Amino acid sequence: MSAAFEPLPFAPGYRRVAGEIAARILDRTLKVGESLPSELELATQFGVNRSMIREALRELESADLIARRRGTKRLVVVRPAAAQIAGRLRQAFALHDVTVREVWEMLEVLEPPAAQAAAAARTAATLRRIEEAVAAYRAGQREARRAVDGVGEFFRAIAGASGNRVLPLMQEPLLQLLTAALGVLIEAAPPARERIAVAQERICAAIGDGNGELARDWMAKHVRDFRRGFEFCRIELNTPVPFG
Amino acid sequence: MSAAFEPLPFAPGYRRVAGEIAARILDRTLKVGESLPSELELATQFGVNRSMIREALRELESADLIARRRGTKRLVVVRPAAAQIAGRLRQAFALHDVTVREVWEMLEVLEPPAAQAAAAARTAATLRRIEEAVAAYRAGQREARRAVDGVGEFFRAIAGASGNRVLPLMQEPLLQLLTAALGVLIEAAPPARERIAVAQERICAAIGDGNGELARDWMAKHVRDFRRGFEFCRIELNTPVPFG
DNA sequence: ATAGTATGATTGTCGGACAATATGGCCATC
DNA sequence: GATGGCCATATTGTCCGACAATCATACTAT
Repeated sequence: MSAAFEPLPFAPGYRRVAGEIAARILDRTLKVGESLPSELELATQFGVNRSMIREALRELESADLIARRRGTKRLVVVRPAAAQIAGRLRQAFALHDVTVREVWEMLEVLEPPAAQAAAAARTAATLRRIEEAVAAYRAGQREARRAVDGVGEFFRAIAGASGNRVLPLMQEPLLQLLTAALGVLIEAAPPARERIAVAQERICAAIGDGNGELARDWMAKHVRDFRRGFEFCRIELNTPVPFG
Repeated sequence: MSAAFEPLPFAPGYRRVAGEIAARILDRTLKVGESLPSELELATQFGVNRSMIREALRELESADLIARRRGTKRLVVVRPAAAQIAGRLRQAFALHDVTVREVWEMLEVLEPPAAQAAAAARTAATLRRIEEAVAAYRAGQREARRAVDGVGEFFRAIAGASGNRVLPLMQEPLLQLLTAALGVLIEAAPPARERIAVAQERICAAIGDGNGELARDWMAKHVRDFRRGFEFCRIELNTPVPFG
């Protein structure tokens, strides 16, 4: 073992302050929904200048550990939701030049087990959400924009019904990244819309019956079908995903 | 449609500045590795005070879009790596009281297809990394700490070999979260160590042969085996994941 | 070529200041 | 009692100026 010296760990004040506050949030000393003390009070408590506190708060804000309620002044502790996490991941994917194909492959991996789990863990409420998503898709099918949103909501409803709270968090960035490609597909291939509707209905029915295998298989087919649609529309899957 | 008014979108200066810079990074005007202008220069360019620039920089730093090279002063543009993303996600999972079981279920979903993809997309370099990981695990098997690290590196090598750059990013937080539980398992059930070694070797061999189905099946068995280990050791899977 | 030194640039931290706005209490009106 | 107007105060957003510590660089001496 080479005994190369590690660089001395030193963090500037704003980082240490942010770390302290973050630790209090993570260990639940500061509960979600509570509001933080004012900047001035924090400054006196930590014995530092207000500027430093403000820099620390910006870090925490960007980490989605604190946020401002709309139109209010004080910062409150929040827990990062799927949408926020997704935004961060989307940025990372974009900077890594991840391609549409790679994102799609992940969905091919995630969605069938998600549907299966949803069939097993379904409740009246989650099932209704799925049914509503399916109905909403049918209703908005005509308009490309609404159709794309409907597809997203369908997948979200499935993930939400799976009973696994990690799944929605991991799925969300993928969905966000695909909306652009999906929009092109749905715009260019009208027959796809009907196929999507049918597949959604089958999956929904299978989940309603608690038939996990069937739901999984239909979902696998559904996702594969999307990919064929991409190829049919000559959507180049190897292009980097957009960062919009 | 109810026509409830949206709140007027207004962002304080530091947020707008951060947004501007982030946009420049995402559209590659500022390339990865480049260093940002000094705070003073940014302040004059944006026509605002240095304090505001600093707050914006803290946001970007926390978003892992910029970072300081170790021991240096200037901030450079970086692209968030798996480890950074993982930390953020770990925080989120912890705050959502995600359980070990949920994390483990996600690995059960992700890993078998990952192994299959690795068998299909393997290269000399990626295969070597897997082989080295397997060898390192065997070598360090005795010591619980090194064994846990070895398991993590094995999974990372697989994901890296899959040719899908999304996979490592999604897998990393799961691995980080499981190290605690894995440590307990490996400490408590010595025979598990040998089983892990054997499974790793089988999977590695299957990937080396380009046999995707075999790799997938062995990986599925491997992951399931972990879960049995958890149950055998009476590790309560429904406890929230730690936030270490 | 390497080590030391001087110089300038940049960051980390501080203090104070002020305008704009949210908060909360008080009062009048219905 | 609920509602809306009004005011004092607290808090945030933004600015300015300052200074020590540290990094980058050029220059010098060995």
